[in-house]
Amino acid sequence: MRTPSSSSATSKTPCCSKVGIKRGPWTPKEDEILANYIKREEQGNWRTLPKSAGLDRCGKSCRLRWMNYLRPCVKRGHIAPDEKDLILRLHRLLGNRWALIARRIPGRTDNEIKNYWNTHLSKKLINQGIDPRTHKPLNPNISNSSNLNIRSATEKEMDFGSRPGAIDQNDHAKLVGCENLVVNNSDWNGSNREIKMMVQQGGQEKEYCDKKCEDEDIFSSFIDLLINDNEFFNQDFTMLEESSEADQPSCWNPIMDAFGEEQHNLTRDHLP
DNA sequence: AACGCATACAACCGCCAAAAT
DNA sequence: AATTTTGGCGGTTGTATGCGT
Repeated sequence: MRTPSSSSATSKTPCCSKVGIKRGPWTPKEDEILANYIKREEQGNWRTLPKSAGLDRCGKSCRLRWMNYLRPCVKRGHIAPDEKDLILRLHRLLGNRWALIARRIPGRTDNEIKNYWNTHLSKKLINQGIDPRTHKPLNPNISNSSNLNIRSATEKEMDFGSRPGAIDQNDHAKLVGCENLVVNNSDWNGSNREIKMMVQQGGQEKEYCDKKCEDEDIFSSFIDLLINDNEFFNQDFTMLEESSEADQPSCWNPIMDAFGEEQHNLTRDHLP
């Protein structure tokens, strides 16, 4: 909704160097031209698309309009209660990774979820005395986990299977904590997804893994496991914002190795 | 009816990683 | 290998709309 004149405050070069290019709200006619062009010619190169399609817009604007509004799979409209619940759970797990959250909610875009969070859910949490960023009580006297490294006491039993990479080649271990679910802010969509889990085995608690998860499917399975577990969400676990390589013992077994071999094991069936 | 404030959301921005050259 | 281009992200903002006075 910005007008060309409203962006003059910035000293940096705008994304579209072409002066006088149209900005602001899209008209139905422009929508029609863009949608028809993409239907006809496929998406192609966003930079050259406007000219080919006959639109006086920059490629970035076209891409945004298509992704957030025109794509046939975009649902839009009222956010259902189950979607709201899912957004809350995912945000607690993933933080402001809107694109990552959106991928797990069919038909919703990152922009829509971000807007919904900022206008509805964030305020709702504040009214409930919960910090929307950390999902912890705003009043520090109530919170018992001011230490970012505090570990949860969840008592989940998971079948890690007897396979290379699984702890001590035993079949069962209790998931007693999960932290570092989000570690590397700069490369979340790249190969630096990292998960640290605490397990209990034979009366002893130990770190099970703290490794990169380079496989999207494996990581997705792990997220599914957590977001579908009400008990897990009802207790106090903490995500770390940062973690340095130096903090990570190199000998930890990558849980992803185990998950990678038997992803089908990652279901609620394996929770008590 | 007119005004001002609050809210919702579409669209913009800069930044950065990946891909292309 | 270095540089440029492109696509995608999260944060932010401007404007339309709703609501209360």
